[in-house]
Amino acid sequence: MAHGDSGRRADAVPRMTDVARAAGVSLGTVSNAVNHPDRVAPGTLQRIRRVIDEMGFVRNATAQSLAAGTSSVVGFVVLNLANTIFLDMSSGAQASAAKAGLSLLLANSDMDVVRQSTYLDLFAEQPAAGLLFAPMPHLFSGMERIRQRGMPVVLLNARPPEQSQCAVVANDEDGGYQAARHLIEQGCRRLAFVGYIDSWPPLHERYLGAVRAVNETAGAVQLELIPTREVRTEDGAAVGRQLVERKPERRPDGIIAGADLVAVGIIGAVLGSSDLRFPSDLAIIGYDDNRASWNAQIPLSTMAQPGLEMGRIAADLLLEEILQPESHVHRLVVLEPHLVVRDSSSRRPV
Amino acid sequence: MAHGDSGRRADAVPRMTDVARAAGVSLGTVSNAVNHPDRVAPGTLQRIRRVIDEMGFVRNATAQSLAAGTSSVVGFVVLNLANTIFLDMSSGAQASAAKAGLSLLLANSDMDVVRQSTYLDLFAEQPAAGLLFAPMPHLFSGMERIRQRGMPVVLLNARPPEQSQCAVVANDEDGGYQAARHLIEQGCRRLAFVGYIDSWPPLHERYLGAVRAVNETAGAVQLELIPTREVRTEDGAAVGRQLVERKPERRPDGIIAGADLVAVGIIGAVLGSSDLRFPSDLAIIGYDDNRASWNAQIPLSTMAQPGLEMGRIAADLLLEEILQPESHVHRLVVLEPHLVVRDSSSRRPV
DNA sequence: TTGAAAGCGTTACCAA
DNA sequence: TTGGTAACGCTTTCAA
Repeated sequence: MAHGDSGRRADAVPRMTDVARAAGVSLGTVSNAVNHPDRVAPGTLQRIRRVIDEMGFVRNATAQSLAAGTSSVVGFVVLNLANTIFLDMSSGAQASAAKAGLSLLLANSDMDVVRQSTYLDLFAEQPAAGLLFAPMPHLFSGMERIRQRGMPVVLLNARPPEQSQCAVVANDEDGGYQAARHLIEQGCRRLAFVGYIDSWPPLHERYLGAVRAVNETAGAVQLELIPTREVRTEDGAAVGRQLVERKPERRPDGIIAGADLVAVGIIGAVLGSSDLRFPSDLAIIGYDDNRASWNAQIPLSTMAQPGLEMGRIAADLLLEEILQPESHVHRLVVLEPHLVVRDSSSRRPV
Repeated sequence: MAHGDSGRRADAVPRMTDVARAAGVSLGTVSNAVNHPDRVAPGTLQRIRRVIDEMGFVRNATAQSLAAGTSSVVGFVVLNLANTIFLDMSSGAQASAAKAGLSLLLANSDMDVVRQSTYLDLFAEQPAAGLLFAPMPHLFSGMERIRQRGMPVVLLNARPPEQSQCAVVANDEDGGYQAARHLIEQGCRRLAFVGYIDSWPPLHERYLGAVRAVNETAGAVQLELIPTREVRTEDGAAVGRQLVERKPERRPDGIIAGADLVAVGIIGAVLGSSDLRFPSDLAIIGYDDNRASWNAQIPLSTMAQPGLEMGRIAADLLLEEILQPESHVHRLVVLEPHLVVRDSSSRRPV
């Protein structure tokens, strides 16, 4: 950044000192005028404010954070904004934060471990008032460093490793159960759960819920697990192609996809390479109610999560921890998902 | 969580001074070890680094920004993350920024003037290295204050009021033209453009492009403008209901929707309350290739914008302005949209 | 009610 | 190569 050329830049940015000089008062008084107007005589206040307007003074938040040791920013390190459930969370959080006069800044880790950890490091350095964190469900590394610095962190969509912090999650086990029950009620007898459950707790929970529903049928219904590498459309497409190859009697008649995009992939592959029909030959239900499942060729049934409310509650918990650290008690809030029936699973006219 | 219990919080956060003392060197040397390792003797460096690790020291970015007058954060105040075109822009921008070692933080104004201006104020106070800004197309107020502070701002999806800054836009006029041409080629003769064009330049441009395409037909094709209040699904639904009421000969046979969601609304309303068929009775094309047009009942043709590239280029322009302010020359980059044909407009088998 | 001055945790300069 | 020290722009005591 070249200096040299005369003052037409940063040099021209007025500081509080400049305001003070122009208003003929001291620095401290200007600071008070800005932060504690009640401590300043009405006349002085008015004069200072006029000068501030005239000079276009804007206080430097960096300096103010450093001096006061506070910040008006809340960060949200978020797994994947392309999944609208997370966008909903951010809307809810932003609404709550705004009420408290705080601004929400989003950091999209986009399912990338490196990016997630980079953003965590950023917020560890850049003191914010607090952090919302929707992590890779099995990877929290880096979060502890932030908490050690005294910065409150609330988890979204992941249970905390210990009970030493707040978290908001959806009941995935129950979601899996509901999804399976629904398919069973539609007449499905050979279910398959498609997804990546190994180190992805939410999906694992959903699978366990499906297992429970199937167990309740005392053998009348079977459940198969079809693992995928991740939960993207391509993973679903691969499964779809594989299903088409199977002999009819070995093919599931009801599929619970771990995520909407997986379902979209399955539907696309099956319709593209067979005469099988949804939902008559094969019923399918996704998970998340992701508005990005735009290219579903059949309106997709799904388990919807209350993203907006999750975000709102998480931000409220965070705010409480920021504002009343002594009286704050850590909580785990579990919200219920709900079934959304569309064409892909409904064998009865809706 | 009670406090009371002895220092295990903010008090415990180690500062450079603490590192210096523990390593038996001076403060300045630690700073050098962190920022200019080459200026420090290998042995000393190693010792300092060990101490840093042991103490879990993380440098305070607030203090560092204040002292150095720089920041490693780039902000992106973005119109509407629910429209995936903007999410694509953010991905492109984040990729470019990361290459330069900067972090991208998103502020979603969500089509709200107040929120947009709040976020602009935030970045005016909170000095960032630079700002990307996808504004309400007619509302830049607040941006000047930031630029006056010497902070570079690159506009996305909006032309700058003067040529005094960089911007990246898509060629909306041409997009409108292409969309109209496509419908005309499909055999449409009575076109309608649906959208909010009054103070929304991009949509106005698209409309003008459609006008140009129609004018080229020397009267063979007509174009009607159907204005809406905004460009949401509901606006489209209202138009759809109104179209159904019209006498067939007064009904358009080809619709250019100003945005995908508007098209989705129209399709839903028309299918829901008439026997009209897409695309045979009514062809329709949207704009943006928004992955959130999930509930389209017919795969939607659209004009896709190169969001990722727009974001990447915008960030590159910003970085250039940040890193080489003297040699930097402001530019307006115009990218071309491209036609994506799907079922909603294609009267020939694809 | 106001002013003066001591920080906040770094960076960057100049001497040593 | 290192140490000492003056900024950076603000907040916050403490006196006046």
